[in-house]
Amino acid sequence: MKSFLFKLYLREFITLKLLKESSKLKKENISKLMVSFSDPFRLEIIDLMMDGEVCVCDIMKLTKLSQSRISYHIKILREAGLIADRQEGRWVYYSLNKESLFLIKEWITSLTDYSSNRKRYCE
Amino acid sequence: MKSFLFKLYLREFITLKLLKESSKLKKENISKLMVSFSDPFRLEIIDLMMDGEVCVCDIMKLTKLSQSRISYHIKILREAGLIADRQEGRWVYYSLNKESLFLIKEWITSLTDYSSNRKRYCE
DNA sequence: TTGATACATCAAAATATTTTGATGTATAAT
DNA sequence: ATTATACATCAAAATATTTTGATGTATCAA
Repeated sequence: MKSFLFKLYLREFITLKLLKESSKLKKENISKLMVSFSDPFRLEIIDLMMDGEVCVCDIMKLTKLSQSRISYHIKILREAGLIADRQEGRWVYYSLNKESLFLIKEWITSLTDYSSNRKRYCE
Repeated sequence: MKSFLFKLYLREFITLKLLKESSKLKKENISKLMVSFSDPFRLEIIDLMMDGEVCVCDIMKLTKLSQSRISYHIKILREAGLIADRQEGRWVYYSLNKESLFLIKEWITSLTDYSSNRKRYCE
């Protein structure tokens, strides 16, 4: 039987596929990505990943969060498609998925670029 | 006595001032901005604002959300510094604050631009 | 093959967010 | 003055997220 992490890998693959579908972010995906950014501890974890891959044990040392708490947040990030994982022996290395970062950036850009300043007058 | 909306205006002014402080987003502000993006109904409201200003009554017509529910979400958006308001008679017109959108974009860009691909090897 | 490590997952508890319905305040029209 | 409209705010209820502690699974080393 395959590694229990294989299922995770598969799930992530599917998430990413959906994310890229028609090369546009869907509202549900945007929401998920934004949710993953919305917790201060997840932002800390994301910060750590900016220096490259980290494993849960790295995050434990660097943040003093409990292991299961980290796993929980990692799961949110993973299911949003924001991070990738790579297993090596007993360790799982997590890193930022630049492609989804790029998609978010595109979405925010569309907000800034296309939003109108048109004024509205009721009555 | 000043309009009860004056207090709101003042609060928003202060929020924005903090946001721009040292022209860098602080983690707490990022988190607030991201929280404001993390709800599907707020995304809908943001979507409406892309066409220009809207009042709560516009949002009511266009989304079928209740008035107090909209006010609640507006408050989240306002306190994150994501939207600006302008009162005119009985109406309050809300619009996207492009400056904070720009700051978020910068932050995301820093994530994509500066995150390293360095691999980590435990043991 | 046993024990230790790295991590996921689960269920219950703790906590936070969201919704609802009621009430309050300012503005404007009659 | 009175009434209607636009919106904010509040407290309670509903719902969702997060944390904790325990347990499970895979991998590796002795």
